[in-house]
Amino acid sequence: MDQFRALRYFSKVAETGSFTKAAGVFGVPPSSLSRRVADLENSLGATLLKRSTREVKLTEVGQRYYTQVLDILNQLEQSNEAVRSYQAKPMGHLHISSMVGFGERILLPLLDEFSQLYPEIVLDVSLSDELSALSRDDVDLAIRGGYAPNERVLAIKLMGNQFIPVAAPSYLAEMGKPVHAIELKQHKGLYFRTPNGPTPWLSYINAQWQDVSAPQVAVSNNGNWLGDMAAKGKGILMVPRWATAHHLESGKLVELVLEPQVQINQNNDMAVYLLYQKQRYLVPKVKAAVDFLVARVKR
Amino acid sequence: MDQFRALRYFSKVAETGSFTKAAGVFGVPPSSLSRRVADLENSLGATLLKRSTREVKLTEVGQRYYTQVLDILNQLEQSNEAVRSYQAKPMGHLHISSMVGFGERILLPLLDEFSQLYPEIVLDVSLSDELSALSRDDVDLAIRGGYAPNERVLAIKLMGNQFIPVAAPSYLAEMGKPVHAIELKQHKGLYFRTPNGPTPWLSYINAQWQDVSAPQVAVSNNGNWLGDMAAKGKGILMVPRWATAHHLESGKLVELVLEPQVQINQNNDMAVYLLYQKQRYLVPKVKAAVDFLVARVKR
DNA sequence: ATCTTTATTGTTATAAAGACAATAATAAGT
DNA sequence: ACTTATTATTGTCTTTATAACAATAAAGAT
Repeated sequence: MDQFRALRYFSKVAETGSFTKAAGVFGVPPSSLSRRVADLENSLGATLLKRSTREVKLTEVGQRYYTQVLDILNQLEQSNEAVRSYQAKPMGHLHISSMVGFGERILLPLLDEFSQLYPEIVLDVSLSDELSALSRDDVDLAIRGGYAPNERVLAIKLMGNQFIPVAAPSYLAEMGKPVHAIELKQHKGLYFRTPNGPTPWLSYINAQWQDVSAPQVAVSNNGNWLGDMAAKGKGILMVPRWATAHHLESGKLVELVLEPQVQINQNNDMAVYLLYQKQRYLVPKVKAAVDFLVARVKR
Repeated sequence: MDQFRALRYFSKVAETGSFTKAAGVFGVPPSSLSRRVADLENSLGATLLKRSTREVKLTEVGQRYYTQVLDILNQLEQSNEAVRSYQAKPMGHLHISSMVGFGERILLPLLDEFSQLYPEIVLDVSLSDELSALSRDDVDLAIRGGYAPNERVLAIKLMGNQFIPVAAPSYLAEMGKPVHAIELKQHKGLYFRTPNGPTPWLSYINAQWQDVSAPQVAVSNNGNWLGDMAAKGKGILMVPRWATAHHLESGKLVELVLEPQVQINQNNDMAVYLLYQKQRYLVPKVKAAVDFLVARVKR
């Protein structure tokens, strides 16, 4: 017995609720489906479908088996598709989803070059800090601060995402340069608004975590604007190092060295991860993009 | 083409590294495998195996396809097995792994009854606070404080696992009854040792988390002993409500109402979860145990 | 260079699935 | 309550796919 054929028949019957309709989909007579499904039930020793002339419904086992079979068939189809497209040139639509800041600062400039390398790949980039579903075929590649959502997704660490405190020299001249974390409370603060609200500043003082946030001068989910505000001397900003490299180099902002360290999260091992579905690495466009990004960004 | 057969042939050839050996396993001539694998490669448009007369090796695509196919075939086999055993009576070995405290206090007493209900199920219970691998067929059911490790595992919340501070009336008479969390520092503390060390007492005071642990009188990973120590008036203990219900009822221990609340974890939504592999719910012994435990314990 | 092992190919035999018509069952409409 | 229309199943024949077996070709080992 061709079990996969039987499974495809069975699941289509379950989906359409009719042998006739399902048979139409496959272009074979209903009797074929009837026989194959019967074979399947026989080999499993259980009734999967409750049949009547008017409707076909799943039994309890059938229902559970159906959902599992569907998942298995999808996986197989994905694997097959990946192999089929393996030899092809990298081409087609490539949907990338990235965090806003990283996207603007790092990703988009790189993608110009990528586009020249692979002119047949049509890029489709969405920037958002909300975490989108990587499942299904929505997104080929995602760049996120967090880790892999499930075991079918592979996560490659692209770079650290440590937040450092920065301020403009003019600000420090006026307000004084803080040395101990607790002094921050007497300063002015610029804050990212994440989906979970503004991120507080934390410091591990006397064996416990304390909130050392300065009073809020501005809160935004726009990193560029906050960076500019900081450069204008409006306050102190906690920002990923990579997002402010240009301001540090130009001298418009300087890194504050505080004792003890200030963080925006109790665990400091934040990083930027490149996420993609394991199975899809064989797809040329995905492989090309993953390899390209890892080569250019990873360190 | 019978894809299922082709995949089994292919994976066996990949595994044994030989058409002849694989053919032996299936009891068919090697030519059959050769043809089926060739069909498969044809339908995928890619070469999966590098053949020579001496050895057969996987290509790069073949390697990836192989691991995926293996996984898919295993899943299918598990689903089939679950359906096959569906109608059978609940019987056979049932391996349950549970946290120590919950196991002793709640699970084992219940299992006596379960054993009478299903005399043909042989129970195999391991108590450990280390998290064991639920994957493969090691453990049928696990009871843990954490959440589901991956998406193929289903987690049912059995009960809350909120830790409350308790002490003996005699202790409170002698030492005084603390009202504010910060007063705990002047008391005596009994501590669980988890795999991550003793759990500190935390309280959210003045908009920040503070460690309000009392000096250690005793530390142990044995909840019963700690409970007895507390009942003897040796100190204050943070303990899950379910683990100390008998002491609270008998009046040997009383719950301390502190302002602000004291916890052993920053997020207070700890709970006890029943974990099992989704696919295996159809297996009668697993279904029987899950349904039984949910009916008896869940609230 | 020869030998041995092993995958492949050609051909025939066999088993499995499809096609099509006929039948049985059941819910809807009158 | 009876008829009708729909639908799954069963019987039979045809087609297709796979297995069997022998023969051939390729590649490493002696």
